[in-house]
Amino acid sequence: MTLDFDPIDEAAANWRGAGWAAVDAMTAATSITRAHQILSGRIDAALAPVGLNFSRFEVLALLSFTKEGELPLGKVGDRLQVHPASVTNTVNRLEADGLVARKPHPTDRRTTLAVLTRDGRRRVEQAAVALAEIEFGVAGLTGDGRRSVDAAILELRVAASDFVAPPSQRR
Amino acid sequence: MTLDFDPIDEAAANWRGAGWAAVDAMTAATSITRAHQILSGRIDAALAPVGLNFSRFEVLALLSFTKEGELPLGKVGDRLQVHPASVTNTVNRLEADGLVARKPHPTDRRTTLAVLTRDGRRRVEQAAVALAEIEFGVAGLTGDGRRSVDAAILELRVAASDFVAPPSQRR
DNA sequence: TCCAAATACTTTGACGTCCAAGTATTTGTT
DNA sequence: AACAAATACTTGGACGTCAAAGTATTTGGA
Repeated sequence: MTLDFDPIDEAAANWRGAGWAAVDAMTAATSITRAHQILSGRIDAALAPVGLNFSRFEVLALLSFTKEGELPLGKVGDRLQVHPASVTNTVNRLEADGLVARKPHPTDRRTTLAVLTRDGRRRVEQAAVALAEIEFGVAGLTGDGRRSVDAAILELRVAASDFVAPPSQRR
Repeated sequence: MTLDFDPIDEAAANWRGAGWAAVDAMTAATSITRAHQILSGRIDAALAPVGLNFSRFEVLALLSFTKEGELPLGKVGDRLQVHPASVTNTVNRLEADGLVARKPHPTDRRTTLAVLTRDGRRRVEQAAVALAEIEFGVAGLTGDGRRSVDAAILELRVAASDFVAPPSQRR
């Protein structure tokens, strides 16, 4: 499974050989993609014993940060930057597991609230511990590495208008 | 759609507030995940007019780098680090579009070769141009940013045993 | 030589993501 | 007040990913 060469290096050499443009952009994009694969594999592996995956965890965590442990589904999608249909899907599964309940919004009947159940709250705490133990998959990245990734990607996100206001101080 | 605050900052503050550990690991992981979302959206958007998506493009590009324009399916999976079933699926679709053909291996009858067709070669050239035009989605990342992402992620990949031999010089 | 183990690929099934379309409800404008 | 437009969510369909199981073929020992 493990290769005896760096596939990204290899790809860069191939691109140059073919005379294709933007080689360094390609390596940056490929690096990020590969990093995502690695992290996502590690994170889901750490969450599996807890009975969650990352999307489900994200929803539970978000709810756990609110005063009442509840949020309209639309807000969940906005915060997590995922499609409404994905939220519906994820909440369906969390609901089937009894970790979240749907509740009508008190004043707007279009809106549905996702509410964290007691089980859900217990589960998300376990998951947070499990994720902290593996350092969110970024074990292997030093403090400097983490900071430079944060900074560089912030640059990318700002350029992509990922959000509007200037970011507050990042550490 | 666009938020008026940085969701990653927000998440970090929430984690600290909840007393959860490994906050900076969490932000690094979240940054990488979000960067991947952004890149993958931009890349697929750039490839759509060409009639490809990123996985299909990767397969075509890999084939185009070989002498004969052909490679066993297993090798494709190894190089691109994707599951054999995904290779089968992708090659099926490329084959349906006439961009690739399957051919039996000359000596090992277990093995199937994917062969780039003339259409496939033309298509991958168009795609490479389209991707170079959008700088693989990393427009917004300066040269420094790209280098620091590459370096940090290399660190991560090495720690993850993504490949064995020490990498050659990365630019 | 023979046969268990390894290898190569495909199939099936569980999930996740998005888009597009459909339903219900609320808003904003005339 | 009336109604078109916006908003909120769900549904159904297309694809992508992986895991596990199945088939075919080759390898490597006994």
